[in-house]
Amino acid sequence: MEQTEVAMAPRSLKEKQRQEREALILQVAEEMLTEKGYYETSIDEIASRVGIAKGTVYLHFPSKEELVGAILVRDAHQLLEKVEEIAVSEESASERMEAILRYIYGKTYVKRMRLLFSLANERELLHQWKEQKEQKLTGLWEELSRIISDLLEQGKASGEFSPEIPTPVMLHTFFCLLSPRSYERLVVERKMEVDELATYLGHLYFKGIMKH
Amino acid sequence: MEQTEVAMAPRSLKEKQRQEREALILQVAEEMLTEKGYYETSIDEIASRVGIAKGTVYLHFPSKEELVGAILVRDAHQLLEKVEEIAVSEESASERMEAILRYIYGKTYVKRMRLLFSLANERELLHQWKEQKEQKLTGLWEELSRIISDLLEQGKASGEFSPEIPTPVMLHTFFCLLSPRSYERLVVERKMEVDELATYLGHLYFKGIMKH
Amino acid sequence: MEQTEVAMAPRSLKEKQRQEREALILQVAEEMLTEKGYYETSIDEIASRVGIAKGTVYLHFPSKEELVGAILVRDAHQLLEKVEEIAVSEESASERMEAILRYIYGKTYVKRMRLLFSLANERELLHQWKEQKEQKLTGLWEELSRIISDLLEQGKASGEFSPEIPTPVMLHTFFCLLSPRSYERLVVERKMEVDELATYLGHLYFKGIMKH
Amino acid sequence: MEQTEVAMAPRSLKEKQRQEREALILQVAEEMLTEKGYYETSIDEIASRVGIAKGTVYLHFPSKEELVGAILVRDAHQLLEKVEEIAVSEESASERMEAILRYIYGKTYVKRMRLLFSLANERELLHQWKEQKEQKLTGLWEELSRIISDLLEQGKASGEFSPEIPTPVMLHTFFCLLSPRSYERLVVERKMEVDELATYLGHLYFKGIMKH
DNA sequence: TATGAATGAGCTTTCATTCAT
DNA sequence: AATGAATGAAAGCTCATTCAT
Repeated sequence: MEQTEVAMAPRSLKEKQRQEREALILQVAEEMLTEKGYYETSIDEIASRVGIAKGTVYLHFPSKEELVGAILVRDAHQLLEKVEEIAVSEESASERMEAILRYIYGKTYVKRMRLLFSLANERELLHQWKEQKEQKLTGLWEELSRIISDLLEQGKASGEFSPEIPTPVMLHTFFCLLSPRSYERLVVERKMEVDELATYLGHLYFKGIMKH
Repeated sequence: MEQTEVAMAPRSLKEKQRQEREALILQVAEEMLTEKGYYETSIDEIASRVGIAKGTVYLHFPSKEELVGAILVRDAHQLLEKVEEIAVSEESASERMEAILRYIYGKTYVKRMRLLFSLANERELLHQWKEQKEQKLTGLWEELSRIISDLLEQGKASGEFSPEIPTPVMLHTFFCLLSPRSYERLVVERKMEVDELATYLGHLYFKGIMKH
Repeated sequence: MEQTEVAMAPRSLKEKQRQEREALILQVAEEMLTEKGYYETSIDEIASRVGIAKGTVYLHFPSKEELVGAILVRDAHQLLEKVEEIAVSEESASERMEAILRYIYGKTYVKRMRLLFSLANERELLHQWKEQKEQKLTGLWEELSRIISDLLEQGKASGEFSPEIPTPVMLHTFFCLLSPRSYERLVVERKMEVDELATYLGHLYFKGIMKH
Repeated sequence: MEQTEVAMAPRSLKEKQRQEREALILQVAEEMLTEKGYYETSIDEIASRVGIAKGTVYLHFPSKEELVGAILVRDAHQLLEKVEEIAVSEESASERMEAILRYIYGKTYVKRMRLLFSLANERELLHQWKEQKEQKLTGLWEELSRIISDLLEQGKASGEFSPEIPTPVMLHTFFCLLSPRSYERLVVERKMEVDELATYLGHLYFKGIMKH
């Protein structure tokens, strides 16, 4: 009975605390990864910033790789959810694409997205993960790609987008726009508003893929 | 006559061998960095792949950082040279931009370029280097940016490119197209020809930045 | 009552064990330094003689230099404490000097003192330490010198010691009897002529070994 | 014939150059050892300061240890020669002792002597050398000790020196005035009680610094 | 003979991971 | 469950020594 009741919910105060701490670990680790990258981020410092012992991190995640994997999966999930939501809306393909672009460049998630795009592409990590069991992440990426590809093809079908450019190239280019490296130069160094940036990128990209 | 010829050439057999070895170290290191990234590449393994002892690497490069720095500087130099050459040619701005794009996506250098764009943007490495003396690399990047910005503004002046999109955004987007991460998906996984890819990217980008 | 007792004592079993281990590391390191000197003593061997892993040493001391520094500071502290105690006693200056001499040559501490005098004078180590923060050690040495100088001058004032020999020379000679290299202090730092020094040392030594 | 002629002299120009270079190596090495100590002095830097290749050093000395040994033997030889010369002169024992003291503290050789006394007493080096074949150095030291001991006993016999202080203690104290670690000789090798030693040192030292 | 490139054992140090408490 | 001391593999780097030229 009691079991059933709380099936999805925390089983107890303890369990709730556990989940809160796990969330905190993920948040702190995410910040540090964003700041310093994978190899400069140590479990030790994550733990001490969270205010727990190093060993406790291992009660939540079996390894550093899994911890980072969990962050990426979580972020990819969040992204995918929003993208799916946008993808099924009533607007035109290009409007939906632009909404996705704006979401990713949105103030709240831009950092998170940058991490996602950054780490998710690190060859060495991906390599190890493929051989392990981190196919969840790969799966999420594939689904994301599929959704956006669908969107692009809907756009082609509706005559919005040019049929001459292969969908995978459009997809690649779209991801390129999101890729975070040179984002720094514009937003961080040149103090450009992310909003403004998203507008320009949209202009450029959509003019690029439009039929005429 | 002969003198002049020799002036630039290795002074002796020893020197020639030395340079060959150094080139080999650079090549192997470059491959490994491309394959596994900075932190997963150890001096020990570089040496053993080259077939020399660990210490020998240090006869050529005073530290791992300097070795990697040398690779990046070399690649950036090569890129910059070619880009400068293209930039002063007689063609239109968009033709010159496309030539640059094709050069970077050219069969011979695409891997090298990917490494360059990949490592040159790693936050932690750049950070350390900036505080040291690796401003050579930063300098090269800045020069590259300047040349391409000039090219873009020439294009704006000549009416080829849209004046509505800020030059830095165009620059950023251009670098995004070169950024290597998702290149894999198209060329490696989907077996698309790099040539073909370059053509499509060009279409997309130039249509994107064109005036109409 | 009990509280007061406990106040200074280790807070727990863990802490006690930690302190015991640290003491053991210090002891083993001290032995090895005495046996083989700074450069022939490796952290690896210290650890294996203590029966712990290399990394554990680094839980107690952040570097080899700091470990050795800690030993020297500890020994210098111990020496200074005892010397201060002797220096304020009621006896004559020469009795107090002799007590200090006897303490240093005492069975229990003679090895420790030798290490102290030996390492504390190694040019290369001192050099590095001075530029860092190991001024604690230098400070202890200066205080020791000051106390003994005071003692010597009290002896001069009371007519026990010859006023003809400069106090720094007496101090140097005293340290010489204990160990070797305080020559620096007179000739290098105080710009005393070696000639002059030789004269004073001659006075002292030959009066010392003369029949009357 | 020719052989006999040049038996002691350089065989040729080449041989002369060889000897000059060897002398230069010894000189440079001596300077560096004095400046920076054994472990901070590298063969590489010695060679480059001399202006020869590293390998060339090894044509003269089979190892770093042997090179340093050669310096010490040379210096000890020089010291011994002078001391023997002084020891057989016509003056009183105390005058001869003082002459020796003055020689060692003489402007020309004080640095050299310090090195001699310093390195010759480094435990780790001596240890290795004893087990090897560097008994030449040990032999020289023993002879030096013998000569000075003779001198001291002559002084005792002539009534100049106190018969109450054992000759080895006088010797040790004399060496102490020059440098540091001959303590070993009395306590470790001769099994003198440290207590006893302290008493004698006290006698000597305090008589030395006393007013009358 | 003289060279100096090459070697590789050995060092200090870091940090993900384990496990007794 | 939570801890954090302990571990030890692995890294970057140095330098005495060797040896082909």
